[in-house]
Amino acid sequence: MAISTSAWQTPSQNRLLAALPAADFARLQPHLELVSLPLGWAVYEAGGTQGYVYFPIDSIVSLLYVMEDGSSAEIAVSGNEGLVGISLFMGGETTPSRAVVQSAGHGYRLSAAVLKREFERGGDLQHLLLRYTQALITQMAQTAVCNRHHALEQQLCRWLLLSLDRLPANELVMTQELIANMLGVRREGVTEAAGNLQKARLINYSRGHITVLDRPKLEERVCECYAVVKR
Amino acid sequence: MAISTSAWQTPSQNRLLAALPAADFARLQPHLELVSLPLGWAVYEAGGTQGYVYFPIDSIVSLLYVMEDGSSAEIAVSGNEGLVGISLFMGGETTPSRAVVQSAGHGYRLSAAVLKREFERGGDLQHLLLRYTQALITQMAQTAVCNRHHALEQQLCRWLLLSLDRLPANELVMTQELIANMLGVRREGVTEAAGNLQKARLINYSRGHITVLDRPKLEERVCECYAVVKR
DNA sequence: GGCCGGCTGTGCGCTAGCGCACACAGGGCG
DNA sequence: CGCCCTGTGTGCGCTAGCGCACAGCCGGCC
Repeated sequence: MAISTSAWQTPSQNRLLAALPAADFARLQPHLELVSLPLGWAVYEAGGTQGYVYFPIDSIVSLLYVMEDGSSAEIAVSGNEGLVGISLFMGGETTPSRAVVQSAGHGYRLSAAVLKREFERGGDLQHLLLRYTQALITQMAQTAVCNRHHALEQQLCRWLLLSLDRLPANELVMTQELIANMLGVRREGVTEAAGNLQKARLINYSRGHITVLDRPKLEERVCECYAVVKR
Repeated sequence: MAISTSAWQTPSQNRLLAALPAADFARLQPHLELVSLPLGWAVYEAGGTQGYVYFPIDSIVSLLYVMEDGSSAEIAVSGNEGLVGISLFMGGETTPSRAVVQSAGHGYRLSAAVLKREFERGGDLQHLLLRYTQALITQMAQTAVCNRHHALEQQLCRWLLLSLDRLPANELVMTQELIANMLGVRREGVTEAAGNLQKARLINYSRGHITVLDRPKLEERVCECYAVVKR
């Protein structure tokens, strides 16, 4: 999975890494490995142990919660603003959720041991990680309430916008089936909601490729949850 | 709000405090103040700053998320197994959620400054708090998925059991209206679900007082979410 | 003791979303 | 070129939960 570094991908494309003081970053850098994160790859499974944390740079990773009967729901998303694998420094050996690459791209990985060691030093790295965790918690809470109270179409808008924020382009590769999994709803429901958005010329949908045509209008339809998470 | 200490209430009734090594606890103890937590009191409001964290001993505190239109949902619960106010050491100055006393009782409070200072030392206190936070995250995720996929009656069972676990008795004081707020559903929905449980002789409901009659049967009806959170 | 206010039960009609089944379409691959 | 497989559109009937309205009912307070 590890690939050679190249000029156009640097750790500083991850905003969490970029926010580190130079000294902290310098200690980390020798251990950062650029890896490719292919679509659909499970960064980690529920209940499994993790050897690495991942700092996405141009990819998106979904934290999914899968139930016994197979039904699932996304509880949070990470992109280049954060990292995947918080449970490593939070102290639980395992996580109850699953992390799946939602949009292919790259990221830097760091071995669990190094991260733990640095985290234990306290200081800025620790503060940043904790602050990010706090943001993740907010996102989860918002998702929970959104699930409960908002219509599918609004949730779809939120989801599209959140994904878009983490990508350079205004196109994303994602089937309706998968979106349905993320949102924890029926695929047909997504078809219908997406159909409405398409009729209204807000998006264009074609066999797994979504292009956002009119982002401002999309933002009009979204629920408050989006703004809060974005904050 | 501060009241005098008495023989039958000690900090060790909070399991988080009890789990601290003697030395850590000794440093904290002079700053712990026993306070009474009256039903319905908002420990903190969304967006507000907190001067204290609270370690419940015989009370329950709900973390609620309230939306612009007033609709709300409980995202997690704390009892004597944890503390209220994690955002204090997580680094966000404010929290997006609201914390409300769901079952009256007592707790120990600790000033923000002291907690932060101790947290920064690293060590066992920090580890414990982070581990608890991780557990809270799990709880939130489970709640989110449960909201999405499970029937109201199952959620009610889960909620009752989670509350019961945190109380000494098998009775709780809580109107259906409030439960509806917590679960983010209609009050009538709760009336109906509770009515079913009452017909089946699992609980007894009377004007804000719920008595659990048959806990094993209740556990049969609950969804998997309960077991996972309890873990 | 009687009034009043908060809590609970019930009964509508309504809608979003579910589960299922199937029709269609595009595109890759033999 | 045609087949097949994956992704998308659509059309049912069904149910849980919503919103609203109103009827009892207990318990406290004047």
